[in-house]
Amino acid sequence: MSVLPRSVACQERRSRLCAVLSTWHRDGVPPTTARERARAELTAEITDLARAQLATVGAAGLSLRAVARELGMASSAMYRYFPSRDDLLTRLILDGYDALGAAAEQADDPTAAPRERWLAVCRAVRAWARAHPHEYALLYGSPVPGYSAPPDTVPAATRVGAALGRVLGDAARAGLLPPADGTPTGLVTAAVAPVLGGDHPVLDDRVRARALLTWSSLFGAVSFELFGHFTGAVADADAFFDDAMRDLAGLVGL
Amino acid sequence: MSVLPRSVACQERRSRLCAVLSTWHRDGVPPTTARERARAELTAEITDLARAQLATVGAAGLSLRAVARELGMASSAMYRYFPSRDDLLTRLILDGYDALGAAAEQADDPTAAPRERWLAVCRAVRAWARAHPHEYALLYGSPVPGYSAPPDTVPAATRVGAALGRVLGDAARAGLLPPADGTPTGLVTAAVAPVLGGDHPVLDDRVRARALLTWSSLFGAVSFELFGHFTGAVADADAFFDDAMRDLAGLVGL
DNA sequence: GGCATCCGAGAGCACTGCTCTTCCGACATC
DNA sequence: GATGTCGGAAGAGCAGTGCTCTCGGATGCC
Repeated sequence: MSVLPRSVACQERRSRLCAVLSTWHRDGVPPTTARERARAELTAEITDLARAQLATVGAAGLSLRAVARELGMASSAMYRYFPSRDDLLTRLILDGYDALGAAAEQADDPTAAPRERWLAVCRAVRAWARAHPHEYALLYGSPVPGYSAPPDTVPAATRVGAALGRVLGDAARAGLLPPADGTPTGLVTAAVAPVLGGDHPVLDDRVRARALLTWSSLFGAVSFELFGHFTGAVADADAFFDDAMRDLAGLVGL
Repeated sequence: MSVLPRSVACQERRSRLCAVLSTWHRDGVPPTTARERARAELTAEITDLARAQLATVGAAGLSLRAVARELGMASSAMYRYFPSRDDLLTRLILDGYDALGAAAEQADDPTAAPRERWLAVCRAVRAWARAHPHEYALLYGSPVPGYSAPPDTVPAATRVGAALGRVLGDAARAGLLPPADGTPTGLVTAAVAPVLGGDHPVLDDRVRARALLTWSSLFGAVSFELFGHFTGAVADADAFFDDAMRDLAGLVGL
């Protein structure tokens, strides 16, 4: 029952891809080869379908065979595009960080008051998390396989932190932050300075450490809400979150 | 190759259990029947082995068949004790909450100063998490299957929060907390009052909301450290954590 | 001793990730 | 234009999973 439709689907896919290939080839403007573009298209199709499946069954239930089935191709063919299931997940993680980071950045209005900007970014993170709970869990829940935090996710993962840092830095440069003694504490690395508001005498180690704390606290609060640790304790989730984020803003001096 | 040893192991298990049964029966003090106690013993053996496996391969890799194999029994026999793999995990979750809660409670010295008590509890949580990363991930990471937060885990899950709340309540009763206006905000439910320090005029809705925030922030910080979100940003993890927890203590007025 | 009960084994189903071999068809070369 | 190369897909297959069902035997209770 499953052999025939699969072959048919395969044929269709084949001819369609070939058509695409010829078209592109006839156009004569391939910055990359036609084959590569076809490959990229199928890769995108796979990730899109995988993301859809992720949204319904979660990371643990994401099945390479199921995507292949829904795509009308053999499961073995998937391995031409993703060496393993974990690589597919890594791709989804990267996309997730990017989407979340974009949401946070888009919510930031540089002309608004720092405290409002801070709150807006936090709200955007929470909203995105509630809209994509499984993706959020993939990003900030337990590391999935035998876990292997891929190092290339770091830049994408820091976008939210950078958005918060930008608010902090702008506030510092506007003279809206309380004075700091500036003595180095050695708690944070030098690498965080650029993403955490840049250089400014008011942004000393203490402030940066607190910024890191509030950053993790934001996700702590979102995770607790999403994973059900707040159920029965918080009455008005929206108001509680706003209140909490304002408290955190106060912690860094905003 | 696998049939013979399994049968042998089964025989051994059988006779050993029977011996236990007769012994208990001869003692004549079975509050529960002898069979039930044997059953309880095997159940404990299963959970112990499962916990050991969880510690090595993580929740995602925990395999009922592997536990059965290591125990020398057929995988199908496991289902006499746990209806499903998720039930086994639920059991481990419960045990994990209990262990973590016990660690937090044990670290609390009621005679010490509130700020020190607070810090001690937080440190205990972090230490337990670092010592049992996979169990911690099971508790505070992504809800595992299609997720199904079992409601009977709630009392066990609140033990850490209750420990922090006790510190807060004792400080309030000792007059060590700043005054509060006491106007209800409606952010938190009435159910949290008992576990968050009890009743005291100084413990108003605002303080309780902040207590919930710091509670989630504690786990946010621990999760970020454990799941690698702090790598490259925090230089001295121990000192950073202590500093962060003191900041959080300040947030609730300690 | 007989009976009911429980418990474990084994086979089997449907599913998973992943590998290997085979084969087809588009592309580039002669 | 025929030819060979090579990427890509299929299919079979392996080892493993959770879970169900049936069956036989040992056990505890009357």
